[in-house]
Amino acid sequence: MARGKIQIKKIENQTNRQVTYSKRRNGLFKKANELTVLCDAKVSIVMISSTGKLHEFISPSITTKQLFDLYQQTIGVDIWTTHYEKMQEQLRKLKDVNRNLRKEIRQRMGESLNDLNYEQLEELMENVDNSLKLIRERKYKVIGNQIETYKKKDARQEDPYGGLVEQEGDYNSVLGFPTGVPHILALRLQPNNNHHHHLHSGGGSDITTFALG
Amino acid sequence: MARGKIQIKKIENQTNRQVTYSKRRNGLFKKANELTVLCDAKVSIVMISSTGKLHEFISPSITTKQLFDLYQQTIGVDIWTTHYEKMQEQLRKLKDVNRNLRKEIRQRMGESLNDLNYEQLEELMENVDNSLKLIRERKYKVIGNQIETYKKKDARQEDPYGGLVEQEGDYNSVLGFPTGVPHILALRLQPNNNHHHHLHSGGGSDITTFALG
DNA sequence: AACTATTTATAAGA
DNA sequence: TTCTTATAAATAGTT
Repeated sequence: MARGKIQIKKIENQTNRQVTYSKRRNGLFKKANELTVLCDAKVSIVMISSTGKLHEFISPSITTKQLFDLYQQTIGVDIWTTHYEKMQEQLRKLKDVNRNLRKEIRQRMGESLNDLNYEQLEELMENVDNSLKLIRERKYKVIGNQIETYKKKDARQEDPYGGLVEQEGDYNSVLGFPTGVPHILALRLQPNNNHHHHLHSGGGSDITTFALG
Repeated sequence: MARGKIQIKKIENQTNRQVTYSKRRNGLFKKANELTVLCDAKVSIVMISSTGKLHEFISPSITTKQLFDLYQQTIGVDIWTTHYEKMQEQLRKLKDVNRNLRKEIRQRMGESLNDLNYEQLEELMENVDNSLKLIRERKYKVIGNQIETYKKKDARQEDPYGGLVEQEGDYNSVLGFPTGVPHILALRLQPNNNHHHHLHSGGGSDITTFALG
């Protein structure tokens, strides 16, 4: 637009292209800002250069996320909200299920029995009684095996809880048991091995530059 | 920029503002398109006018969603991704807890005892035995009350399970017990009194909802 | 980064 | 709205 008209087609010279990108980007952002002020509008510009750098302009009165939300609200394009809400629903359901499971356990432990009528109590009792027999059987079998083992090698019984007890705190906090957390719960724990960490970026300008990973 | 310089400040005359918005929007989009072609860049512009109308420009080589995804990938870590991943972590934990609770129940029922050694089995046995006593006590108390009730009014015992059994199928699917689901499980269900029907996401999920009392 | 000859955008009027 | 046009602004090529 000066010193000669140009054709609107890709600038093949890499350096030239970079320079033009920089100049015109500034021009575009300036125009966007003027539009914002003059017309009381909200504008978001996101651009990615051919070298992969990301630049953005956003009107001072709004955040990019807010404008994205508005965008999908208006256009109806599903960007992330649906997925997000599905996850929330899933979380809610899992919490419900866990609550029921905890109640089940409490009742099997002889707590929270107020909701059960006589027949239900009788059935629960029979069930628990039967369970007790199964566990006793198993115990006898294990003690039998253990005796065999003692005969074979020098048996050591240092930590029968397999180091799992140390995570009891975590588990209980997740469970949110009010009081008297039964010791037995600690036995079921699986160790948590995978941890994730993420980068954080800062910034406060209306126009920002980020490099793409 | 013609027929007189203007101050960059909000145009108070509504009509004038609209006209300027329209003109400058076209100008901005034209510039954006030129930038796209000349510099091989990807550009997204989303604008909302003071009257609430939304307009967008997007480079031909990309969709708005794709560019938004790129944006959040690069910048939105703080805005969105962190929260999202926290939820995923939370979901994972809840599923773990869920699994542990189910195992707890199965062990209390005399199943899946292979992981327990003698001492653990003994502790479990004592615990279940103690629970059994508590349940028996409660049962006696309830039958006592029931007899009292019989004396007062004509007692009817139509459905001792309070209509709860019919939900067994749902509950079992939640628990995901492999075989021989004990009848007792159905007893823990509370009838769904509050008809706040939540949206249900499609089937196939390993999670099912039921309302708690 | 500056400069500047030109092109382009556009404010105001029709 | 759209067209016109005088003028402000943007910018391509150069330094």
